[in-house]
Amino acid sequence: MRTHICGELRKNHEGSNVVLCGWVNKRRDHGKLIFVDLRDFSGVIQVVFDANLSQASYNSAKDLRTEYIIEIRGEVKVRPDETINNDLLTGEVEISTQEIRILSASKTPPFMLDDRAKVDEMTKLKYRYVDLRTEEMQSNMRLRHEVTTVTRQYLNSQGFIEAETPILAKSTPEGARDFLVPSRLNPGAFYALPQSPQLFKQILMFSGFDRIYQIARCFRDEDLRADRQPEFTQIDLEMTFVKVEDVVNLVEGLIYKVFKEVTGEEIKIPFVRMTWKESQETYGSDKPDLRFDMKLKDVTEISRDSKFNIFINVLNKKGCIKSIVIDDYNEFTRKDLDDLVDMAKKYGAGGLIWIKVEENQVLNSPISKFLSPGERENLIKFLKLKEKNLVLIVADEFIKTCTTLGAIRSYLGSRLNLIGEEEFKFTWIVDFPLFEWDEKEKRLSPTHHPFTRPSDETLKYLKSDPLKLNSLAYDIVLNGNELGGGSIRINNSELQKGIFKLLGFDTKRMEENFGFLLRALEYGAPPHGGIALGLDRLIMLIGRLESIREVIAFPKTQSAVDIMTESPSPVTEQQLNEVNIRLAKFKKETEE
RNA sequence: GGAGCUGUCGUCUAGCGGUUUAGGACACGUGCCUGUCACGCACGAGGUCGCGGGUUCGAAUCCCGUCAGCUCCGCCA
Repeated sequence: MRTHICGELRKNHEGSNVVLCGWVNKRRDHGKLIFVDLRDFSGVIQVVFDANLSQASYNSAKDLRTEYIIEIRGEVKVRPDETINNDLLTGEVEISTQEIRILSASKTPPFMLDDRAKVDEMTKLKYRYVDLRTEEMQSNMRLRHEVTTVTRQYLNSQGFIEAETPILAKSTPEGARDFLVPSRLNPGAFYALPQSPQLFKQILMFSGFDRIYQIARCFRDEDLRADRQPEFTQIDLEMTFVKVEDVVNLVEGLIYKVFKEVTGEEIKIPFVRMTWKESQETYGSDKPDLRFDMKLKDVTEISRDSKFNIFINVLNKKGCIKSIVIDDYNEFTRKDLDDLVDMAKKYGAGGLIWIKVEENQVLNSPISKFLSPGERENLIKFLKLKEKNLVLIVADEFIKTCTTLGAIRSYLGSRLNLIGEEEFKFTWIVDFPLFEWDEKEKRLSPTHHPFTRPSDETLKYLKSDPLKLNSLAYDIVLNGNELGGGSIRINNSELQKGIFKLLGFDTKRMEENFGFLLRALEYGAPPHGGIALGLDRLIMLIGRLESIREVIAFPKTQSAVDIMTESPSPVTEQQLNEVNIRLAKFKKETEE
């Protein structure tokens, strides 16, 4: 249909007769002369309709409106010097139009494409086809394509093959809530959409495919966040005969390549690496934002002799006391401090203590009267306190103290503008505990997943003290975001059974849920490991965007609704019958 | 399951108990305009202030409920 695309035309096309197709970005009517900015995926070019040149096309141009789709035939002309538009890549030329055809009319769009940033999220999602025309979304989608392209190129070059695995998969316990799909041919039975292709990847390793990857769509029926959608995409890969080091190196190579090719930036590799324990101790998080410092300082030891009840209780329970120091307490009103205390409670800690360092090293705090002179001196010396400093202290059990202060640290990071927005700070977190204690369910739960191999050094605690087991798992963290995680997997049936047992599976349930895996492990399973990277998050971070909705063509709202298609939606009685489902009366209906 | 923020012409917003007949900007419609590119000028149309209830002489404005969007906690092997 067309001979050129809008964005490509330059001075050297002068005199060419071209046919262009695109959207009317803007029409400027000057009476006998009409300018139209014609837009396609490649850019914008000015098209001129001159009544003296072609009365017919000029007349048609009168009817043009924003977002009409047209085809024009005309000649590329170099613009007179004084009318060159330097804001436009095609600004040195314009098309003198001889013929025009309206290919598709358009209603007035629900919002103007050039002020997308201000438009309400709901409006944009309802008219996503309009939103996707904006420069921002066009560029986000292109960015996404570039990242996946480089990923494929890189992994292909490293001996990987791309393999697909079922979307209609088996529901497995553990982990996120499954999306279920009823089976018509097997009444009463359900498939589950995969939370990740994890077990299929592993079994492909058992099958002798040395390295496989997949740009994998994953489904988890959990609540949404700015960086969490019910369906999302992972760069999911698995390799045989590897150690942690091998996977880490490979991923560093991949990330390096992606940044180099996509943004031109040379990311520093290898990435910083720290253990899970270290990360909790110093940043109060398993996904620390290393773009700013503000480390957590442990004051448990110097508080040993404290007379302060809360401290005494925590110390008796083998908890810990940690602090962060802020330069200037004048940044915080009394209300701000109260809010910080509330925040600490929200994150599960008993509370938060603040101490202001006033003139002559006088410590002003709600707990001043409980602090002995010795304690004060210790704090000042140990935390190297200076006048105007503000100390925040949390005392509770280890993990609560860490995560609470960690959350406050990351809040302060943005609140006090400590974050260098331009930076990309990667880190690996390693040596995760294999299990966590689930207080609600009163049982062990896997920190990573139940197929993760315990480290050789801690394997001896398997029977005696499973909470002491460390895993061969690793997370990759970028600017405080969990970008991905992986592990070396168990390749031994007995060990796998042992882990399931610790997780509370009896033989029967083990067989029902994971029989296929245990059997597969008995027919020769090589050592293997892999990782999954959150593709949407990676692209969001590269694009410096606030939400993964910005890098997904058709995302869902926080209540998991696609506003454009109005999905999910009810289905007919017949459809339900065919899959042997009868709806229970749900709350909303019964209340009416 | 919970907390917070938001909801006013198509869009972005002003108004936060009484000269409000709800104002503006952009968009939109009509007309004029031969060098604009955030075109300009003139005129015009467009809103049951998310929805329901209450308080009040009087509610966009205050209160309660509800719905929706967003952010967060829980949840996310």
